[in-house]
Amino acid sequence: MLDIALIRKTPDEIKARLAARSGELSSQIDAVLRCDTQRRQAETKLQQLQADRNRISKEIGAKKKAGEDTSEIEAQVRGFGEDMKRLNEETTALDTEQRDLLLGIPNTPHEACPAGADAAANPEIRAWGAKPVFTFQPKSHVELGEKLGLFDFNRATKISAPAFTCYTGPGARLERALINFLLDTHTRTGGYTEIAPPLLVNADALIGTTQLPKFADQLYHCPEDDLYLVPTAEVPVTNLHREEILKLDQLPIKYAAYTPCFRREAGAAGLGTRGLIRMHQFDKVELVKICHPSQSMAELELLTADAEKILQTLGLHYRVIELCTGDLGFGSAKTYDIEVWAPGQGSYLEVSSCSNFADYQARRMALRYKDENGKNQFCHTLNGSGTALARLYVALLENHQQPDGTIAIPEPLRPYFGAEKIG
RNA sequence: GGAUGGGUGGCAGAGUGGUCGAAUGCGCACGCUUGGAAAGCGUGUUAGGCUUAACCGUCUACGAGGGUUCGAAUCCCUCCCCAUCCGCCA
Repeated sequence: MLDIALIRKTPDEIKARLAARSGELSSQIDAVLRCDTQRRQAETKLQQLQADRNRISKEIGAKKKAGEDTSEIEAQVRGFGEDMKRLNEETTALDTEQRDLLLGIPNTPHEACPAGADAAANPEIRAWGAKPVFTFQPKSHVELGEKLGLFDFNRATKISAPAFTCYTGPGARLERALINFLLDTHTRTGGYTEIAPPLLVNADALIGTTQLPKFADQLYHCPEDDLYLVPTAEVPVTNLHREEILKLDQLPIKYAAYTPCFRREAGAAGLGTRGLIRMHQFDKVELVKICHPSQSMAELELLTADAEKILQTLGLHYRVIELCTGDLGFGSAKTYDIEVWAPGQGSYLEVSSCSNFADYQARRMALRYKDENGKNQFCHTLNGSGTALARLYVALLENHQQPDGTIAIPEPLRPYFGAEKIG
């Protein structure tokens, strides 16, 4: 969340920066400011009363010890109780209200973020490789996969629900090979520490990484235990250090985690389309960084490069676009999306989204470090997919399909898959 | 799920109604000492809020919430978590 002290100090500047996002946010800033003023008034009154009570109570203790009569002075302070209780409730309520308001206000985009209204305004930053040229009409991954027995949508629906799939035989092995390839690459050459986190998390974790309270309808919830299925490893992994005060020499922290991801995708376009591109469950290897504020912009570039390296190694043409202010995610200050070419679709697929959240998430989860002067400061957090598996799988099948209907496995993946081709 | 014992500062661990944000030890930081280090000595070392340019001051927090009281780490209630044992189980 945003810093209330900063909002108080420079409300117009905050409003101006938020105005670049979609949606009307300046009235929310006004609301939080009103609440803040009331809260502080109530708090000051309460504290005055508490200070008086403490002073008198101390006096009573001293007098009793001296054997003096205290009944009169006790009667005097007895009346404090009711006022204090009322003011305490008022303060607590205003405090909660202020926090709720702050949780609903998105992050301010970074100054370097390109201005724009929506996805159409996202600039392309760079591209790697080129669209492959086929001597035949490239097939969709759905057709390729069903012919080769790589996955089974019908049976997955039978045992679960639409928009789930079941990988089978060599298809399951390919998925596993990709997971291992991604994790090995990031941990061996990227310097990331591997994490295998819980797949069910509590609400506090989801608040920390901004999935709650605003996006509850996208989450699978187990009400019996009040736990949620992870929509991304970002949630458990970033929250690993929630409410901690890290030492300077611990930074930067770099984690890589493989998890399945569960998303309800309520209202999402393309859910009804057969295929691996949008599903309720998919695998992903996520990269998470916790770093010093001065380093986060540089770390974002490195993070994006780490994700790109995967596509390069697999010989997949992609482009990097930067999200403009109007298309930026709720908590992000700056985001790069990586889109891989999928010839069977005739379009690019988003396989990675790399974001710098600055101190926005850290503030929500009280994630701090002790600076050079011994003062506690909020860390900066980042994350990026490295990469999403299902769409990478699509790209792999569609880009490396052969005229005879087989799939060539790229060289670096062969030790993991155990063969040179599928089919 | 059942039983028992516990949750206090970075860690260990005192404290069972008042001067306790909290003894002591360890750790850590700085200083003295030293050729240098160790030892020794000294000083400091939780977090959040309000107020402030800052210092100061003040409030809150001893797992969480509520209650009793002029006053709660300390007494009462509820909940959560941890440990061990039993049951169940990959």
